[in-house]
Amino acid sequence: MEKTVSPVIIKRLPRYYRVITHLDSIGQTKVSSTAIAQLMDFTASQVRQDFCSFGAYGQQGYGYDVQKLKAELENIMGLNKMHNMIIIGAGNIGRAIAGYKGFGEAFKVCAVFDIAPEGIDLGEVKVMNMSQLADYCAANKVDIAVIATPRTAAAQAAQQVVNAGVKNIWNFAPTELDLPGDVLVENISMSESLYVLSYYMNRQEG
Amino acid sequence: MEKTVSPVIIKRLPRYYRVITHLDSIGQTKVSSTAIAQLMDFTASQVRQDFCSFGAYGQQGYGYDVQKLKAELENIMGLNKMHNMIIIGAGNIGRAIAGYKGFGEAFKVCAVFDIAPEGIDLGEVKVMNMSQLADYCAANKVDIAVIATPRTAAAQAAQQVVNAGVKNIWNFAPTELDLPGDVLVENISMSESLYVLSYYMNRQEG
DNA sequence: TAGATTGTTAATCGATTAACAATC
DNA sequence: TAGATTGTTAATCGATTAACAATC
Repeated sequence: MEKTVSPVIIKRLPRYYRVITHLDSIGQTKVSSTAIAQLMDFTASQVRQDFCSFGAYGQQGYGYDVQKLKAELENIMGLNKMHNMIIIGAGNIGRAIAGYKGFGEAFKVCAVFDIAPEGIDLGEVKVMNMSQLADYCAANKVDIAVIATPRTAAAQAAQQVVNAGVKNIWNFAPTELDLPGDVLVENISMSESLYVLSYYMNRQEG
Repeated sequence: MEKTVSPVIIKRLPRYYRVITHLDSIGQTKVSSTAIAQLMDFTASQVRQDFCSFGAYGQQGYGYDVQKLKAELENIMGLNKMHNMIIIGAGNIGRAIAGYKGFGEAFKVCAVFDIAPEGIDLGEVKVMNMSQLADYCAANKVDIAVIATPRTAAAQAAQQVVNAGVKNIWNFAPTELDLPGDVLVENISMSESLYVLSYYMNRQEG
């Protein structure tokens, strides 16, 4: 029924959400597309187009109700549902994600897996051996697996996770994962981001 | 002299580089735009357009020389120059970046700063108090400052870093930094990436 | 009601793809 | 030379912006 929304719009949703959450936190109750646009360096047109592609939450002559818009964005992105996450790899990055507080209420790190979990203590979060992965996933609802292994181990880790029945992967390893079409993969590449910065630094000088 | 290249092309450069580096590592010496396109899910046309926007490194009738292309990409992104980095914030994320091995030879973490550095040992990398930041930057060449503080401390940290003369910022804090126009900022937002994944998960079910 | 601001269509702009002449 | 494949122009497609009627 719903038409597919372009990926470029989807990538903007978290930024809208951040702005709206901020407005809500300072007690603002209404906001216009023009005001949102100013805060985000967009045009007001684009803001209205974007919201319209999901079915328009504003009121002509008034603007957008901040709380309603916030709730709608949460609903669109599924931030009103709990997502159980497991992390594969208890190295620096795995630990950083396990300890990160900024994801909000909708995401919970339930367990971390490593090939050598002995002696690693992450406080509240249990650290288990990779050999226990399948059993754990069978016994617990796992919505998202985070790949936080070294590059060389990522493909195999992803395969194990998929075999264990997890359908959504958040990949921090700098490699393209080749997985079945029904598995969702979202990549986050630190190197790519750094290289983009490096490009612009270099451009300035040249 | 050089015309500005669109940001969407710049974002693709690190991915080209990854593919070319891989081809080089397996000993391949030439590659066609068609082959690159296949590896990256692009069209051959786009590959040629992208390279052409920097000034075309191929040879008609032959293709692209892998080593030459790799060298050109390194040159474009500045990966053949050493970049000294400092990290602000010695929490989980700061430590993860300090310990990350995947950036390549062109980037070196020289120091980490924190408001409470006592007792934090990051091996080779020195951890210093924020009060030493200005002096350190005056005495050492610092190319990039990484903001790895909590969200609430990010704006101030960025300001201090800019005051100390650093012109390039890699920001891991989930907040927009408002800085002078001559400061380059590259944001990397974990939450935004996670929320995009969450959106698509949610879409499937609905 | 009058003013404001959305929702949405139409116009513009930019990015991607197709095509093919140039040339190795 | 003949075949292959680029470099680059032209055509298409999609995303952004402008405009304005609808309406709160």
